[in-house]
Amino acid sequence: MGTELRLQDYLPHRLSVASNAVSRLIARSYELRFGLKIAQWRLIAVLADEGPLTPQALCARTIMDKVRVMRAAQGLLDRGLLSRQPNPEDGRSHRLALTRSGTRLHRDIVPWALACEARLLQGLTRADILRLDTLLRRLQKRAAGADIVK
Amino acid sequence: MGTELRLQDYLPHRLSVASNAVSRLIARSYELRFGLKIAQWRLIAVLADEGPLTPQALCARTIMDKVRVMRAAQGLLDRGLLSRQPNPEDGRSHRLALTRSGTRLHRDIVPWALACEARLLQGLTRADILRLDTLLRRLQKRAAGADIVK
DNA sequence: TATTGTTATACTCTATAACTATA
DNA sequence: TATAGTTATAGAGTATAACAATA
Repeated sequence: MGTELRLQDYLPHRLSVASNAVSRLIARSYELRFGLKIAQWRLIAVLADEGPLTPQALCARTIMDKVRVMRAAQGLLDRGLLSRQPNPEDGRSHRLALTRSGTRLHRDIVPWALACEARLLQGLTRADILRLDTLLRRLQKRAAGADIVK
Repeated sequence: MGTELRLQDYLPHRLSVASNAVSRLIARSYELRFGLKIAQWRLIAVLADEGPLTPQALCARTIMDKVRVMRAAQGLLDRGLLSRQPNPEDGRSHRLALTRSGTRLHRDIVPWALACEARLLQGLTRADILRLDTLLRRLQKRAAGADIVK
């Protein structure tokens, strides 16, 4: 029976601590340089990549719930970075789209975001990075899998 | 100039999403089975491993700030899982220690916590797990390194 | 004056539920 | 009735500041 457990070696703790350190760094930088919250950046990144989407689709793409997507979108709408487009197929819904200034902002952010990621990953081999990505996806999938532990 | 960026391939996002999925699963389980918050579990784990510590030492060990440690400790004190010991060396300070029931609770949690971790890591090789741990530590260190990106 | 513990405050993230308007 | 969007509320995590007691 392994009854030893050191917190600093416990994976859920490691993951949380690492994620928090990275998120904090990123969040501060986004705030300072672009006046954006991470949730807002997520919307911009997805919309720039995929074009106009409904709030619901944005929830799925960004892995955020409706409330958080709404709040993030509202801030961007207020700043004129997003606009609403009516959805002819369903009167209940609409699509959110980047405005010109939203697109411009996205273009400003991307190089910086990539450089930021590169610095975090500096010193790692291509193989390491791929492995990390794979392992994180796997953890996410298993955790989202639900009733692993009850 | 790489101007492509897919959110789902962006490391800070991957890390955040994976961490959140794991944390949510763990948090629910701790709550259901032991009535503990993650922050409280961290205190218990560290105190069981290292013996009585000051709140300040607990901040360092758990990577949580004073406020969070205080809130977590208060809940455990209220439930009689922790007790305060005066610190003869410094009248300003005191040490927090597990009570008998705190120690008992810890003994109940550990096997479950290890099983939980094992299920999350199921299917991964020993080498994968070590690699993941190393990579997470590295990310944490680089992110905590501070002014990587301003 | 600096530090330890403590309390207060606030904002973000996360979660839930309820409400509206369409379907 | 069901769904999409919206609003309200609340708990937990995170951060900052201020205060009291002690060093």
